[in-house]
Amino acid sequence: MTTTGAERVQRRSERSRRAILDATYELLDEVGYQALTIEAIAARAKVGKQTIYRWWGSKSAVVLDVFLERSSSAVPPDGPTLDVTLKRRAERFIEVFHRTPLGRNLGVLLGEAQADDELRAILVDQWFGPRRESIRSTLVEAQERGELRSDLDVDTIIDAIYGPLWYRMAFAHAEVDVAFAHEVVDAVLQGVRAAGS
Amino acid sequence: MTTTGAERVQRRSERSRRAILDATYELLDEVGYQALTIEAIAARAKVGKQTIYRWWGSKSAVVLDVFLERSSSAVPPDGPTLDVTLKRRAERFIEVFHRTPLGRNLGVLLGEAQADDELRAILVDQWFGPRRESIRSTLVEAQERGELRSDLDVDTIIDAIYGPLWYRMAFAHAEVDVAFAHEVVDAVLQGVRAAGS
Amino acid sequence: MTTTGAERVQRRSERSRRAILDATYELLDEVGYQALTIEAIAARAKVGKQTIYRWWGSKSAVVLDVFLERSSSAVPPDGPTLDVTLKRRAERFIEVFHRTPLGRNLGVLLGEAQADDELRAILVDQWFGPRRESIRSTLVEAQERGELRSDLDVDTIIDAIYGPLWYRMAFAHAEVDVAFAHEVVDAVLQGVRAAGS
Amino acid sequence: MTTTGAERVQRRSERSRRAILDATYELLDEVGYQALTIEAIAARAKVGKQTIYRWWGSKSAVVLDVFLERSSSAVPPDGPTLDVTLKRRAERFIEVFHRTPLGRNLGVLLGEAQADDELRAILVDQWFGPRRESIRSTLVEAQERGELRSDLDVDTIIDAIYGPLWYRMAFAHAEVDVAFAHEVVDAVLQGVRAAGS
DNA sequence: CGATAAACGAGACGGTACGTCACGTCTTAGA
DNA sequence: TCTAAGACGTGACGTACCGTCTCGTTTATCG
Repeated sequence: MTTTGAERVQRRSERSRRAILDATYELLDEVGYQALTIEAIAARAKVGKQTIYRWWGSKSAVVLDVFLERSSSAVPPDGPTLDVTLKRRAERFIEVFHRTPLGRNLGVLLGEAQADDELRAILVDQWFGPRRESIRSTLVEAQERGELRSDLDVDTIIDAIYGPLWYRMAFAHAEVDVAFAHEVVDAVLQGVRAAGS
Repeated sequence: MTTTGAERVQRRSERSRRAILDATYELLDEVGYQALTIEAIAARAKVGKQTIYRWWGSKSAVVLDVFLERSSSAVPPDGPTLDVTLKRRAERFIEVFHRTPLGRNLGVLLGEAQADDELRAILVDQWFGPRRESIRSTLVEAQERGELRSDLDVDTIIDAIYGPLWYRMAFAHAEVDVAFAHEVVDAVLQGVRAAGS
Repeated sequence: MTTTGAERVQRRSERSRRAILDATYELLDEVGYQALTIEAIAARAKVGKQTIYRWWGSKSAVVLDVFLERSSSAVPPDGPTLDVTLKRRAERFIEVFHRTPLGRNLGVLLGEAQADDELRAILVDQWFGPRRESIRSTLVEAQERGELRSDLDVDTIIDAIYGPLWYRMAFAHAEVDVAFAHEVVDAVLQGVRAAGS
Repeated sequence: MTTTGAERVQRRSERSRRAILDATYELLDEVGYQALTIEAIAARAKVGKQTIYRWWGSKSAVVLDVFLERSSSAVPPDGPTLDVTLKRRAERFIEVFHRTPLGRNLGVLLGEAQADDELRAILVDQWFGPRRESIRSTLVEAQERGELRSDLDVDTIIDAIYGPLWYRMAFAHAEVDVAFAHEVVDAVLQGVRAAGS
């Protein structure tokens, strides 16, 4: 068997990668996305700046990696009925947004992404994508069970729930509560439930 | 003491104010919010940096002023029915977001505002506020005419329409189209229309 | 009388200029030309790097300014005879080269200047030039008094004295002594003295 | 212990040594001593940086090696008389200094050496030393033949010729010409020739 | 004829300094 | 008193090289 390719030697240092991501996470929590600097990350991680630029190239790229790595993709357990499941999901969403270091910076990051196509693509595909997928499959199952009208686009249902939540949080950071989430879920389900259910 | 009233010797220069806001608008269009600098605004406006700091104090404050000044608060004419009116409004919203210099930077600005309470307060109160108010009054009138169920919170209806639109635009900048807006409006109206109408 | 031109406001800060030149002088003494950095000068002088780059543009330019400012152009008093005068001058030259912070870095600076035409031009014109001129006038007077042969180029005489001194110092930094200087002066005078003197 | 001598398994690679010295020579010509970097040498020579550091340890050491290897120690043929011989030597010196890649960087290298004792020692001993020795023996022979005064230090004569040349070249890179060299040689010989010759 | 150990190319690494950019504050002369 | 101009101290940017290091991969004796 012949080895294909020249294969690089002295591969990327896992130690440095970890230190950088950890330092970024800490600083994100301490000072927030906007005040975060590559310089500070490098200093905290005891790493040369070049090492960061070698593998990421920008602040947003590092932060994105932290998001992808640290965000729990764990999902609250399904409830007895569809509405309970969806409410739990929505509650978790609000909770993460308000209480975790990453969540608190998610809005800023998405704002940044409005002017950076690459960033937005990754953020949407890798972060929001999988989370959305998980809810979609729940809804599709419900649809297949006949609980939801079969003529509706599942994606639209998701937007109908999370859109209002996100919108409110963006405008009134502190005030979005569980009650509103429940209200939204109920209203949406009201409209999409199959006739007989 | 003889002179009553203010004896300030030189008042704020209107010429400078205009030049600054105009330069900011142009640069916002040309380079976008993130790449915008006070330095560049001052240079373009042929104004001392101090003059900007004296009256505004930060990049976001100037930009906000431009938003408040330049954003047309004109509203599309009401249609024959409520759904047409709402659809026109939603279309206008999407149009502004995608096609105007200010709209294109609105997402970034709101992102910035996530970490700046003062900025968010002004943005929400002065910019989104009036626009929301206009829609609210339309809805309230409809409610009073008996077209909408009277037990519903009008604000929730607004969020139910604009939330999904905003959410989609944030994630898929280029793809949100008029059809989706119509779909959303229809779906929401479906759920909120009074029984007999 | 009308003022011509727009005349800059907020003129160059003398305080900063002084601090930079002083810091450079100290560091030149402490670490030498090669280890000197703009960063260190700025730090020592409590000055922004930009301020240095604004007015000088390179390490060598700052150092040159220090040379021009700090080098005493004082000349040892003339002796009773030409040879004593010239010997005193040569001794002073050696002394400066070996014992002063500037002198110790003069050789390196001239080396640097071999690859930088602008630097060499200034160094030669402003630093070596005046010193050479002073000796030249001494020699010209002697020539006019009939002490030196009138057919000789005075510049060549200067090179004949300082060339060997410099050459030796460049190669054997520590060993050039007063005796060698005397020897050189004597030998040169031997060859250039007018017949009858 | 049975094996006498070194049992190293792989000796220094001649291929690498050559590539490094050649690359250094080329770069010295192209960008000059100051802009030369180990990194660039390694890249041009297709060699690991470590290989350079293993055998030389610094930029100046490599360059020095190039000097020692590439500098022709060929000497112009002796002329019919001492003054012709010396003039030819001086001309060759000027020629090398102005026209060859190494010569053009010799001044900078000697400048560097003013602050680096080891470098200066090697440069003086290995490069200038042999060249000086060659001239010294010419002069000593002349002295033994009775052409030169026997009371003079031959080294001083050498300094008296090459000092002024070097001095002029350092200050006025482009202007030192053959005529000046002749003038200097003539003047020095004038003063050192034995009475009867 | 392997085995084996040093030298090798590649290039990642922690650093230092570079020269630039923009920040927000200041000083100055003129309107 | 406000303004245009722009110098100032500060701090982060992204890049270039430094000298050290860790990898497989030659390569050339020696057991």
